[in-house]
Amino acid sequence: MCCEQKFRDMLKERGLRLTPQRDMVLWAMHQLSGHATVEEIYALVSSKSAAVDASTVYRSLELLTEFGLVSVIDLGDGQHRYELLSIHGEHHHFYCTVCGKLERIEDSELLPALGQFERRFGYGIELEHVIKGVCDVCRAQGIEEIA
Amino acid sequence: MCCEQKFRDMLKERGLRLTPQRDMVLWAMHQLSGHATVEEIYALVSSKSAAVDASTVYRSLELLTEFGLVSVIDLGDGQHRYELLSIHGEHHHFYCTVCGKLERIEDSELLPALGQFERRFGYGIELEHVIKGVCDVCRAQGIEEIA
DNA sequence: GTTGTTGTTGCAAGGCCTTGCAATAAGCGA
DNA sequence: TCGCTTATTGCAAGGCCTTGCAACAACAAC
Repeated sequence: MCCEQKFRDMLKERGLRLTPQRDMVLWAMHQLSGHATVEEIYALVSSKSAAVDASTVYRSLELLTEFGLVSVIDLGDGQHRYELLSIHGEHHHFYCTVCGKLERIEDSELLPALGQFERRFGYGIELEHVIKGVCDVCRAQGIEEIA
Repeated sequence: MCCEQKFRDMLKERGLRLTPQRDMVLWAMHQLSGHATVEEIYALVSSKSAAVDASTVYRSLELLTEFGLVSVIDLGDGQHRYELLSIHGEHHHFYCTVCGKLERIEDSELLPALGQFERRFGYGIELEHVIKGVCDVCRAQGIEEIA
């Protein structure tokens, strides 16, 4: 897979090393496609090699995030979720804070609207990977309730 | 001040109680105008009354946040900052991730652009209290560097 | 003012994540 | 392949915040 090579290259570029532990974290993220918690990643890595420390998993995830290979998702429930970006393409998520629906938004859909916003707002903004709000269904219901 | 009364009313409305501890946290937030960390709030409350527990401060801040009287600011440095909203009016902040500049954005400036974005995006979104991005100065320098 | 109900507090324990450090091992050059 | 440099790991300790629980106290009713 391409992200392994990308990871290797980025490590080398910065004088860092590819260790079996780092490799395993990346492997685990592939297995747990979707949004994996640290707990899940740690459990999977541990099941493959008992001697990997939790702190190493945290450090590896931090590195992967810094490299832009992984994004952190915080739905506000105190559980951080990690998502492998490379196999999913460029995207964001929309999370409805009323019904809890989590929807994938392709960047190709999002960026034109965002560009327009930035031009009017005056700054280049970095949206969170998960954009929170109220979906149209819930909003319609909310309006009915008020009316 | 109006937020004390608002706090009282919201507590009463929900069958909750105004305790000296809660009162002191709100008082401390007034003293520490701007963006106060839990540490600062706890220190100030403690200096006034030694016997207030840290967990109570956390619980009070959670309540104030839930009531919308206080907002949490996370600049990504692992330090949560708390800001009293009522004395500052409706606003957001813009935080430049390159130079660290934190700028206040009045909602009256922000909302028209946001409304336009929402119409095009299709959902009602809730921006974080602090919007992150790159300011025009840093962006201009960045463009120079690339060119 | 007194009493009763029940929301709130302080304490201590626990969870989750980070950090300092000595031992280990990746990866480069010879 | 071997040795060296230094990034990385595992461990243990620590920090920060949350949580369960029994004692306490706010406040409503009388």
